[in-house]
Amino acid sequence: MGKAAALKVAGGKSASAKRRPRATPARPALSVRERILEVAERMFAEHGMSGVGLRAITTEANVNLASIAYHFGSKDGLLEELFAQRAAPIAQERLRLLAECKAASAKPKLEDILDAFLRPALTLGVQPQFGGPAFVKLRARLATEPAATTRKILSKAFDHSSRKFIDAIAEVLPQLQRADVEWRFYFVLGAMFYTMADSGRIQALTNGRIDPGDVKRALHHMIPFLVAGFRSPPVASLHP
Amino acid sequence: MGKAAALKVAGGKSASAKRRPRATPARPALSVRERILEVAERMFAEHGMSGVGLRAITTEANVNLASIAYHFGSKDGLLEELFAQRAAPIAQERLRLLAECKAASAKPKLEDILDAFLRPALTLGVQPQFGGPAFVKLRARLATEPAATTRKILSKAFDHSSRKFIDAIAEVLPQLQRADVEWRFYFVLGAMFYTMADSGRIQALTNGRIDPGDVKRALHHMIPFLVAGFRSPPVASLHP
DNA sequence: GTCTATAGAGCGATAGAC
DNA sequence: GTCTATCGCTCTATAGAC
Repeated sequence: MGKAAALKVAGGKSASAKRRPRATPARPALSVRERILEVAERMFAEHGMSGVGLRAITTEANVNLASIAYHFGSKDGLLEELFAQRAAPIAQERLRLLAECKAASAKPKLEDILDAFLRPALTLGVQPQFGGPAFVKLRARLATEPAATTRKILSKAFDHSSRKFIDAIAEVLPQLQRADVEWRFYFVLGAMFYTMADSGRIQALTNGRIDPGDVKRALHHMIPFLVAGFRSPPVASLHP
Repeated sequence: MGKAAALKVAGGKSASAKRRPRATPARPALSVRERILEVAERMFAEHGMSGVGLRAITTEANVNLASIAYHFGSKDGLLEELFAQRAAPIAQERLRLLAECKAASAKPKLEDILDAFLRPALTLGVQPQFGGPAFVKLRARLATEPAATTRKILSKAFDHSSRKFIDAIAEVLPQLQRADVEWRFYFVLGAMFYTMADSGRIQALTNGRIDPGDVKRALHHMIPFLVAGFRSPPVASLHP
């Protein structure tokens, strides 16, 4: 369990060992490492961390069972690596868009701030050809896990940027107390994660009319809803 | 390590072998069945369905491994039983409160409708002395699981009452198209489940100032937020 | 109804040949 | 770097004694 997490992080023979993608840029002949990451992402998302074994992953990825230990040290190491690779771009893009908001106006619009927060989370995983959308779902799954290890991974990946967003929202809504902003931000997270989880509940309730997997439409409805919530009058504080 | 942890703790020989509860009504000497349900609820909530084995449950409950098969048939049977027992009262209480709203006024207030929906989910599990709060968390965990079996269980337990609430909300917000109501109801579910999951994220982000486990305060903030979201202008429909 | 014992498979991790 | 083989353990489910 506690063993070394990273034995050898950057595989890659030498820098330029095979450079012949030709006319098929879609399948660049994934390395063992990449194949494992891609399959693990999809399977962790679908079945949860404890719902899928290393055997299932390696079989599906057509690699040897031992290669996970070799490349990632352990199952937890694999998850950490996966997160390290996927989460950073999301947090970065969020902060980049937030900076753009602030550059455009001294007092940015709340909808733009929320868009900057939500869009990268819901769309950034989707562009890679395969395995991408799975990360969205995986995050949502981990978001409801009480396990301390996953909490730490999430904290490390997203705390910094999320705090910046709370600050930014508090700045454009000076009439709200900090606690009000924080509670309301919490509801943003709830709507976001539930959309990301794509649990099938709302399809069941609406005979398939609502599809949270339709990201464009989801944001289109979500942002005005949340903005209105944020703009509602401050809630009188409840004495304990 | 592997040896039997519990050889014989709760015998229970014949039906009335020891009837002296005296001044401790809190522990009514649970049956094997009840002990299993109580422990399983807590452990499923904490570690997820696939994160906890029958051995862990039976050891913790001080019952024999085989007794789960005897009483519930299988692990899934145990989950179903657990849900059958806990979910029905929640759905019932929701509908009772909704009926109360409608009885009080021809056009009930939206906040009362949302309160009727949210309060039973967040509070009803809490009153039993032990194991109660765990069901709240368990529901939240299952809500993000893609497994077909858990989806079916959730559907069976909650679809009917949830549809009634969508109808009721649509009735008091006639300016909204059905799809708008449905999307917004979806965000209600998100905020609710995330609060129920008590994932620790918001504590991490706010240095512990916000505690979603404080149900009274959670509803106090959640309902005005959601009401404002629902009351925001209809969203222009997006053509596909 | 409660127990022991076990089947039969899968688990994560690792040693060591190549 | 990739493989086979395996260790030691856990998994769910069941057969059958009491």
